Amino acid sequence: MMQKLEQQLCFEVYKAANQFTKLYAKTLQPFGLTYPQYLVILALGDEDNQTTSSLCDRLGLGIGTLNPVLQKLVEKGLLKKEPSKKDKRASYFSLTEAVKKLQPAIEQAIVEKLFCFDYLPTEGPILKERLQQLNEFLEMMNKEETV
Amino acid sequence: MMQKLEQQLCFEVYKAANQFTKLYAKTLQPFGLTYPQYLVILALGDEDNQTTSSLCDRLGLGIGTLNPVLQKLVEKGLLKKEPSKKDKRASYFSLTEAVKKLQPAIEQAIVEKLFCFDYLPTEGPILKERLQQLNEFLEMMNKEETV
DNA sequence: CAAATTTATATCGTATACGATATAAATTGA
DNA sequence: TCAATTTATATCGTATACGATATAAATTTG
Repeated sequence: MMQKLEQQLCFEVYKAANQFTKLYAKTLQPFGLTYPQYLVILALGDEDNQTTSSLCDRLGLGIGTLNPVLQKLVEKGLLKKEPSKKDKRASYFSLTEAVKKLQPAIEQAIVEKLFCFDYLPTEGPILKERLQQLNEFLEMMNKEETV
Repeated sequence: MMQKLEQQLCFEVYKAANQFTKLYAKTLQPFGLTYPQYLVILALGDEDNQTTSSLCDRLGLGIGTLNPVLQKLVEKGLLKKEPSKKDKRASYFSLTEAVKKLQPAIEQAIVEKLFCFDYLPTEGPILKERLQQLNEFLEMMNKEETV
């Protein structure tokens, strides 16, 4: 027998991801940002001046996905792209002053929209830890095939 | 201060969804199916003969997303589309014999790939319940704006 | 050191995913 | 009843997301 849809973990993850993207899209829209674009900014906020491949690793995305996102952010003047001097193939991305000025307002919008309710601050951390374990498992599974 | 990327629940959900999609893509590829296409088949497995809007509700997707998926499944001969007699606007979708014959093999492939390890059978159900709660919260948040 | 391999980025084709808009059919209401 | 609204589906434009392929630069190897 086929497993029922409701019984499947992957389906709950799938729905949650779509819902989160929608919610963030609404919140970030006044800033002209999408959720993946915002993730890039967060990643560079943690550690500025990263290469494309470093950002791919960090966000768990392929270069075919991330490259257009990075290009768009550069066009918008939110990222600066500089060729590496040591490695002529590589480029480094860093946050511009424009986006640094924007960050507090973005954070406030997200806190107001998402974290003003009890649910996420209470349940979020527990769920997050379990999802981290799940992600370790899934990453392992996705690498498995290469062997 | 901007929240660190690792601290964010939404980011873990985002990564998990991408990883799951990749894993299912590999598993379903021999059957010529993508993950969303498989979800449609699962939804109709639970209850056959549903309208487009019913499937949209069930999968949490908009019609702009689901319509092309349904069209492709019909083209492949896996779904049958029939106009409703009572409502000239509506269409009903049901599984063809072709896909019903395929289902056991699909299920076996997924079990072999994903559920042969301890992790998902053990941790899956706990995580799933918490994600269901999260999804209720997120759906509420996404509806909120209409008010 | 030169050939073979690997690495870093770029591009392409396919498939979602979303919101906005369009259209026809059904329903509601004055 | 018949205009106004709602509902069901369809289509369009934008933005991911993936794997495959391409290319140039760096690294490894024989």
